[in-house]
Amino acid sequence: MTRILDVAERLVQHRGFNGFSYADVAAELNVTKASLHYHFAGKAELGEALITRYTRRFVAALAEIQRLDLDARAALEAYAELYAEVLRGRRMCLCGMLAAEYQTLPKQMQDAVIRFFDQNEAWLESVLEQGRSKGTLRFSGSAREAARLVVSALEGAMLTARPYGDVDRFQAAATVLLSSLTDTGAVATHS
Amino acid sequence: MTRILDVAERLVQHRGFNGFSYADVAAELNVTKASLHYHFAGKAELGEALITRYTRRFVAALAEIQRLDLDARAALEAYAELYAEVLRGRRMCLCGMLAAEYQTLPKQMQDAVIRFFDQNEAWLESVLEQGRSKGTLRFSGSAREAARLVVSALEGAMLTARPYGDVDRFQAAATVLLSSLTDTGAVATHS
DNA sequence: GTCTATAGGCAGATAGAC
DNA sequence: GTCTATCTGCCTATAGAC
Repeated sequence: MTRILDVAERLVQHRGFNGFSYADVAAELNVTKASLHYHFAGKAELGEALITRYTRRFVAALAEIQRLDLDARAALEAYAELYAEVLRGRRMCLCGMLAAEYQTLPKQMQDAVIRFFDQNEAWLESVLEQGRSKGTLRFSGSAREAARLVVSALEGAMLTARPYGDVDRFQAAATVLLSSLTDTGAVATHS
Repeated sequence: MTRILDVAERLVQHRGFNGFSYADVAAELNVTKASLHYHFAGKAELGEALITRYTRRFVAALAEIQRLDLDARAALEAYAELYAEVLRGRRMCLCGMLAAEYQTLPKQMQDAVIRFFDQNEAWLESVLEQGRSKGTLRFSGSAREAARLVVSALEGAMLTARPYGDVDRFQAAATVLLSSLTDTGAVATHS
């Protein structure tokens, strides 16, 4: 059960939901396709289970960052590091991948993808709002809009780094992003 | 020929390269699959032609922006508007979509995707470098790294806006991004 | 729980007539 | 250039034995 999810998760993050099959999973586990159907009635159920588990783990990681009570800048760095770890495993974010394929997904998977992004956004909004009120962060617009930029930039940085097989591309984009939200601009402004 | 590319392009931007078939294109054009094979030997050739045409058009749009001789901020706004137009057509950037599916693409398509991003990056690097030297833009790191952030953020903003079917989500992220590259910070810093 | 066997459908692709 | 006809292979899924 867990091994099925592990293999399927890796395949989806690597090749996309429309780019893998029950046969791929079965071959890796040395079982037959039929036995997979015992655990997950269809591909839609398997896909939904993948998103649910992935989201649960991700939210737990966010709670752990919160527990450390870091300042906003460090919390955002830790958040970006979650993405970097995925990318180091040569994987795309599961829900970033599924966002690309969104229009072809069964309804229950679509809804689960939305929930993933909603929870990311809510967590980031809180971090950003606190950072701004304490003066450690600076951005225009609402914290919610800034949160959407952070998710967008990190998901996009993973997306565009993968063709190059270059984690440094991700790191560079993440660093410039965090600097742009952190720098006060006081030094450079009047030069 | 052009109509084949038009239909296939829309399908790929909507459903992904692994989410459409010759049968889909044929049905829309009221022809048979066999006649499509006359124009494009296989799916790989069709896909490569799609990327080539898309990149040519995109590069032409970049040249047009350059021709207008805008300041860096306005040039970046025009650049973001290219993405917004695609999104308004309920489409993902062709090459952003293909970046997600990159690992499953035939070699010639992979190479063409890389070329698209390389050209985007080079153009942005030039705009950003000029903007910084003239004092209208502000960012940390190299212009190349900042260019990668801009591509990442806009591609990611398209990616994450599509599940919500909400162009405003893209616009908000783009606005915060451009502000973060533009604001001098002088006003907010000392308050 | 896992197997064999099989169904029914769609994929990409080709041969050859018109 | 477009057609009909067909091929081979893979897909998701199910029935029923063990």
